[in-house]
Amino acid sequence: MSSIPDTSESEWSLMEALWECSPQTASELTKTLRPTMNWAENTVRTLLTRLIDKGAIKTSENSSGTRTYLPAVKREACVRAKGESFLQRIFGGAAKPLLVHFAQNSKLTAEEVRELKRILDQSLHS
Amino acid sequence: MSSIPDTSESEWSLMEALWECSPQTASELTKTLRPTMNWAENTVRTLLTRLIDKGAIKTSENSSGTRTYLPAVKREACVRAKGESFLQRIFGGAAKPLLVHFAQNSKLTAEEVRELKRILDQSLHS
DNA sequence: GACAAGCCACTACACATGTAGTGAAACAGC
DNA sequence: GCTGTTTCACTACATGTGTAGTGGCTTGTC
Repeated sequence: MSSIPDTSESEWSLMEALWECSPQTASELTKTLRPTMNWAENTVRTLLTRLIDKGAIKTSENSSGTRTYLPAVKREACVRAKGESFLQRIFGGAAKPLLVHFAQNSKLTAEEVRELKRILDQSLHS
Repeated sequence: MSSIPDTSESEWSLMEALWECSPQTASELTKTLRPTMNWAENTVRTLLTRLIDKGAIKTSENSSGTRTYLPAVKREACVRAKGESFLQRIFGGAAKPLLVHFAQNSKLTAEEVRELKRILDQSLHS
């Protein structure tokens, strides 16, 4: 029952890059992230090592001997974990106030509102 | 334009206690939090000092010379900041996917769904 | 086969956070 | 007025995070 590893903010950026496209090598990831993070390659390597220690990613040697990295946990599961943690910390675990908060603090289009109402209805029947 | 200070998890617990009831002295807070956190009083004092440095709370001497603490920022503003940060980090700033996520991952009562739909409608007219 | 270039494991170091301990100052009782 | 209790400022110290630097091993090239 692989519990979801807790990732820091920088680590999350790496995870996003890997969920977006994997496997990637360390230098590929460095290039992928350069526009947003501008990290030195060693920074990327350090974060990769930490993510491996946490069990968030795995590696495999590719044919040429260099290592590639790929997620060990699904993005959806991690998002759920982060969401659950946020829900607990800030809203004491109560989903409705959270939903009210974001509904009120976001400018939604009429189309989005329609779809959200549909999803709310569905949530009652599942 | 007081920007909202960034508070750690432990610090947030203290803030909650103060939003709930303030002003409180350090030893009152220690007692208030004992059931949930079981911190030594010095731990509470350290966190209070850090919160003051961050501008999240203020103090005032009460008549007897001991100090009392109270929030310097409104809970609602802090919740908004935390929410905004979460929204950016995990959902790339898109409110609809966030709302979809929590709508689907929470068990809501029919009553709650009704109210949420009402709020969604209102959000279009404000 | 020595050298440059890439890959990697280790190490480094500052700041944040969780969680206190120590020791001085002030006051309360006897 | 000495002593125990409360309050506080300072200091401490481990772990996590952000952000690299160093130096060894491998491999492709003259």
